[in-house]
Amino acid sequence: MRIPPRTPLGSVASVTDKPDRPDKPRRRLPRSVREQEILDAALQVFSKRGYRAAVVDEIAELAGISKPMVYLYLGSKEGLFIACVRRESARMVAAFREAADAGGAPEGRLWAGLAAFFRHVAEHRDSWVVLHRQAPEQGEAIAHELTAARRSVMAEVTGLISTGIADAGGQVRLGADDADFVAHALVGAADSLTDWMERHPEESPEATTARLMNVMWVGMRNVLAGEIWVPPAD
Amino acid sequence: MRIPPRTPLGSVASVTDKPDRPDKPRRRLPRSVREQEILDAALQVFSKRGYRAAVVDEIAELAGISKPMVYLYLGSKEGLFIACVRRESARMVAAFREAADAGGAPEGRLWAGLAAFFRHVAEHRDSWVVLHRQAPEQGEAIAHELTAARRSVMAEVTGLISTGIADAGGQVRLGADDADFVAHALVGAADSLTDWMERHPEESPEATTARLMNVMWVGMRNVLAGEIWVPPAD
Amino acid sequence: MRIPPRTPLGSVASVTDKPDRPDKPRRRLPRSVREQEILDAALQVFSKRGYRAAVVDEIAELAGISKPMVYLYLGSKEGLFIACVRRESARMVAAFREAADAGGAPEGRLWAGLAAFFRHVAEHRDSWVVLHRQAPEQGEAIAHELTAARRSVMAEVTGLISTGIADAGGQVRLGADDADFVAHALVGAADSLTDWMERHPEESPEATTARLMNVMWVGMRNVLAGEIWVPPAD
Amino acid sequence: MRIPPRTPLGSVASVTDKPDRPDKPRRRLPRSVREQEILDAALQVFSKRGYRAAVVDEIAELAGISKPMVYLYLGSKEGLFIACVRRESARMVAAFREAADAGGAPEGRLWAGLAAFFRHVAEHRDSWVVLHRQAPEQGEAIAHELTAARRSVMAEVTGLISTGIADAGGQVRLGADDADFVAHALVGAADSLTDWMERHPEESPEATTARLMNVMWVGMRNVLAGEIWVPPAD
DNA sequence: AATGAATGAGTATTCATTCAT
DNA sequence: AATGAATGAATACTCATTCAT
Repeated sequence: MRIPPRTPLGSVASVTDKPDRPDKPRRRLPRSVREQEILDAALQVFSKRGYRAAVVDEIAELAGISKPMVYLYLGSKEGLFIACVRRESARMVAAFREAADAGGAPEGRLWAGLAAFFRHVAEHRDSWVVLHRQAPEQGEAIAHELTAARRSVMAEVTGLISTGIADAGGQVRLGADDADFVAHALVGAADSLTDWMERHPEESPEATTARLMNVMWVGMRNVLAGEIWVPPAD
Repeated sequence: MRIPPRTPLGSVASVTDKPDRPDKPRRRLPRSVREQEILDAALQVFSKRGYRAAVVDEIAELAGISKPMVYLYLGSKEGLFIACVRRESARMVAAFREAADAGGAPEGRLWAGLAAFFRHVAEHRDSWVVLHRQAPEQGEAIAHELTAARRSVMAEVTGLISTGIADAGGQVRLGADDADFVAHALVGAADSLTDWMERHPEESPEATTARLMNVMWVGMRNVLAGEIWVPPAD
Repeated sequence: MRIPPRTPLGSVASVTDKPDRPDKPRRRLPRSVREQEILDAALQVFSKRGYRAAVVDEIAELAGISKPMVYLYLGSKEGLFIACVRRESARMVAAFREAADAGGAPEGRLWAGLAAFFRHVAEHRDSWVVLHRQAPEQGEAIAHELTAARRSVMAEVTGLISTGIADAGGQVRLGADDADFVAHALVGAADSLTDWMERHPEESPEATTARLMNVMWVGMRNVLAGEIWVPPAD
Repeated sequence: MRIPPRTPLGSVASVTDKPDRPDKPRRRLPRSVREQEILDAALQVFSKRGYRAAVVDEIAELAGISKPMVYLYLGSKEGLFIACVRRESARMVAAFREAADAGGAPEGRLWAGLAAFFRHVAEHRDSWVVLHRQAPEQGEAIAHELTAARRSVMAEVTGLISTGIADAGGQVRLGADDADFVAHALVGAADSLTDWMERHPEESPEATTARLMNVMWVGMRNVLAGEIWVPPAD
């Protein structure tokens, strides 16, 4: 009579005490809405863990539904990821292009596009992480999709650079290849600077853009103007 | 253009060192050698698949040993990855610093360092991929190690930028914060350009470096000289 | 004389409940039921092999399900073992206490409790073996759980001994410490006698209890009455 | 130059830093001595972890030798365990018998034997744990060996009880079966009391023995004298 | 007599995916 | 439309045991 029984006398209750059937009634939502909710959840999880480490259970739970629903709607983990990538890629390009199109002159377009990029990433970090921070080779289809997504961002930038270069004129002739090079440099710099921004929340996306323009665009302009840097004679 | 695994001495394996030894009698190596071979194999696999998707069996097989040896020597998959990261990080920093130290004037140091970087990445793509293309949050220890490795590369670059800026003088004063910003931009650009280089094998690391210097360093120099870019009035 | 697994209701499975259902279509049971079946299987395997040597596959197979179900419901081998220990401990204490409470006078309570113990062990040998025949130090959590389980049995016995002693009165005063000592002796004796019983199936649990009472309780009574044994002068 | 290099410039040392060959020179010992040292180590480890959870590496390390030596001398983990059991069993029986033989009259022999038992267990807890606290069924040979060891202890006790009973005479006739029963009770009680002793270090082995004699032997004596306890009429 | 190097055969645990309702 | 129940197929990690020196 010293130690109280762990379970009522004589009964032997389930040790884990999970009910057979939880009483939380599920919402009925139209397919299109559900699908977006699932993608929202997936985005978070894929962004946090990466494709491989992401677990479908977690996505389903975060979306507030059961796992079979995820499979019913998106087919497979891979399908889920690809859908995610497509949506986020489209969003990103849309944001970029929209801003650029409102930017006026070529230089203004580049500025507006980059600013939009930094704004978008600041607001949708997950999006950027899912698109650009995945480990390589997670399967044919995924690699293909990621390549496409990244290429589409790169294409936007390359386009702006090209027109910017053409507009700036200058003595030096730069070709498509150079634009591609600069676009790579610019996108890479921007990618890396998203990390910098995280540690400098006081810096607005516009301020960051201005800094970057000063470093890279001023260089471009002067190179076009003939100020070519050559390595020191060894 | 796969790079053969490096020997423990850090040099690229000589061409005479063909892996055509008969299948089994390669056993019985001293610990220090085996260990490096395992790290060589791990580097390849982690680089190809990413941490999560990498399978220890594959690493063991590639190293030509059985799985238990991997665990005996490196403790765990995580330990293996961390050891990999440490070794590659040290190699990368060493290559970078060694080159910079031989570079003479500040501007020359920056040039030499960057050139060394591109050379190193061209020769050791796996190394760079393992250090900079992992999905986020694969566990506390790994995240910590990767952060440290990346920081150490960034620190090298920041150092060169700082002295470069100080040396260039000019009307505009730039602080430590600016050097950090530029370092981020530079490292990001360089990262992205490793992809560009893969598609432009005709371009030597030095040529790539020159291009990058023209885009970014010329910009820096002119900004220091007072040519500040400001966003167009909205 | 293997005992068939018990149903979740705690009673011994009725004889009509033959396991001759066809092999596979037994699936789709509610969680609470499956859980108990898993514990039934685990009890058998842990009892037969001990914690370490028990293999989860075997438990799953015996329970007629796949391994992931075991992990889904009980979390881990350790969790499985602990759940087992808790259930069996509760059952054992319940059996003991129920019987004692029906035993009338203190001496009768002790008798009834011990008889219930031997009855319970005879019917549920696995239960006793899992609780009392595990190798030491199989991990913090397990050691803790086993200690708790064993303590709870010991506490029951100590309680009965104490009231029995108090009731018997006598010239010699015995304290709580003495009750504890006797309880240890009694439980140990009973434990050991479960082996004896296995080799003497003709002896009913009640007969065994009577024998034990004669050896131990008669001694107690006479000690209380002043018949103290002292070691021979050396 | 901000972050000190993790390894000397340019070198890429082993990450685990375990030397290929430790410089601790091993002692040369004659086989018989080595064997005992190994058994000492094995005893500790088996006692601490149980047969299954014990790891041969740990035993070898504790014995200060390499694993192959263990196998060279004892053949296998099972052989090691069995050798352990045999040695400890023999020691225990020897201690018991020696003491009993010096005990004089039958009652004195029982007393002396039990006292020796408690003394032995107090001093050699590992021994007792290895012999009596192993999980069941760790393989045919082991089960057989443990049974033999336990039987040999039991036999000693049964012998003393028998002569004690015969000596005490009395009205009631007790047979070999009764002695066996009492021996089981006594050994079980003693086993359990080894735990009690651990928590009562102030109690000497002799004092513990006296307590036990009072509980059990006084009972025996009175039963022999005709004071038979019968269960209360239900 | 003694050991560092090496492995075959497990074993716990996880996870994407499907089924029955 | 939605879910609880269920699993095949990995995958990290361990350990008793042996080989070559």
